[in-house]
Amino acid sequence: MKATVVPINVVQLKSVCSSCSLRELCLPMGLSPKEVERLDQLIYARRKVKRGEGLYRAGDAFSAIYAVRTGFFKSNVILEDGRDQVTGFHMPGEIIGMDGIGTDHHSCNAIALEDSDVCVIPFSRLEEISNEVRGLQRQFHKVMSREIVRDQGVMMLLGSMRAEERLAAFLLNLSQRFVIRGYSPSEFHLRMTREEIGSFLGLKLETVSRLFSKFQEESLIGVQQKHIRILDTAGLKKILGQGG
Amino acid sequence: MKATVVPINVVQLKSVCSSCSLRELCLPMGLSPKEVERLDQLIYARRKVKRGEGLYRAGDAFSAIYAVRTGFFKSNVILEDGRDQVTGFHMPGEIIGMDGIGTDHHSCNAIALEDSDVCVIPFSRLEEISNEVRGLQRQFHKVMSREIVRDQGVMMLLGSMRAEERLAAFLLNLSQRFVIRGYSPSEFHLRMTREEIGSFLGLKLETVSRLFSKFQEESLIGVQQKHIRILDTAGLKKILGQGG
DNA sequence: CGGCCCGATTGATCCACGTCAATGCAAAGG
DNA sequence: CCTTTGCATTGACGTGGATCAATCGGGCCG
Repeated sequence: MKATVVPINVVQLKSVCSSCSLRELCLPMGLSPKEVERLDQLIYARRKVKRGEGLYRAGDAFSAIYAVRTGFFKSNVILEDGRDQVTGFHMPGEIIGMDGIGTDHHSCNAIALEDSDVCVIPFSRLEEISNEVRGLQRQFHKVMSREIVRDQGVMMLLGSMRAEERLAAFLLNLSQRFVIRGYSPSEFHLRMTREEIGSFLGLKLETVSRLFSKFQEESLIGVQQKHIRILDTAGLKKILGQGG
Repeated sequence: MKATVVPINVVQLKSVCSSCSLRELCLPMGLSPKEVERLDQLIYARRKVKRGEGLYRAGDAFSAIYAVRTGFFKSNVILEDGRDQVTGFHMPGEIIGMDGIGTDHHSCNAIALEDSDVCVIPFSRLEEISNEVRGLQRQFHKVMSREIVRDQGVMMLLGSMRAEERLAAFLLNLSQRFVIRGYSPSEFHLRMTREEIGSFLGLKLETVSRLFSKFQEESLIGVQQKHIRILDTAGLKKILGQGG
């Protein structure tokens, strides 16, 4: 037990949950230091995914869920006739892949929108360890439940909001998620295309583009390609709740 | 330990999972008889909900999930401005209330569309027992995951299908769920109004009504108020995948 | 540095669905 | 029995967002 620390160990140390900068957003959220140590035993594999590649695809056998460490993902479902629905965008600290638990096969694709890096969480080991670590069990259930609630929000958006409201809600949601991660809430880079935003929001890419221009004219935001500045949060919030 | 069985006990016996006719659709799905016996210890309370009443409301403290025994529920979310989005319809054997786990408060309303009856599943006891009964833990995770996958399907529907396709998908989905429960797949009674169908599908009630009439003219279905007969399943399936 | 290519923008037109409004119809209750 | 009440149906008309099409612009590679 000598305190010999070679560089490679430092790297390994930095990659466990207990020393991960995302631990308060991710699966370990709210766990005691002891509990997080148990998680460290579970999560040892990383996986890099290059921009445009899939972390998993619909139909793949399910074996693990994933925590996004760095990068950005979209998930989507593709129908036989080629129609493609983006069902979510995922940033560091978020857990993806839970769609596979029910049938042992993934039901959607998870595709990296930039070079990314995930922690692989082998699912059967997660179930084992969560039997011993009550906090972990509870936390995992919360993560799944929040995904269900998020989906309800998207249904609300798609089912009863006008195009303007959808985009405003989308921007405010991104902004909020960025600020939690320590990035600017008012200035960020969109990783997805107009078409992907449109697919997620149930709109065509031209409509998305026109709305960005409109919001810019109204000085609600500044847009330059994928670079967004939010100039008037209150104004965007006011758009929500106008219409239906 | 005398084998004295008084009527009241018979009633109690019939209401545990191990003798419930829904056990192969519900939480006990796939569990061994021994495992189901453990579930029996967990689920003892029933609750009746009259038509129009809420089982729970958005904001209510979360303490249990529920298995629908008899009747029919909708769940919905209501925005401050009064807009109301129906997020699902629930029939016997389905589990509801999982939206509350993440925040300890329910995020949507669950409202009975006819006089109904649910099994109350105290959530912290479910977590305890699922530590001992591995099959139960796994099954509960599957139930949550399937809810996530169902929600993805609704997003697909709302985000990229035309009105006709949405209604066809809705009818086919109901039909499928009825047949699993031993009812006719081709003839059933809608428990919800045109407005509720419209809210779920992201359409106005007039559009729903017109589409019912159109499908009837095309001999795909027979409609008489809330009574539906499906005359041409293949025809309805063909409507799916036309459009976008 | 110059050309290419993919995505974004913008305009003109169309149409699916929403809106507004009248009428129908069945179940409930006096 | 007739009235009431709450859906459901149907029609006429309006519009938000889709579609089709042209142009623009930035990043990348030779």
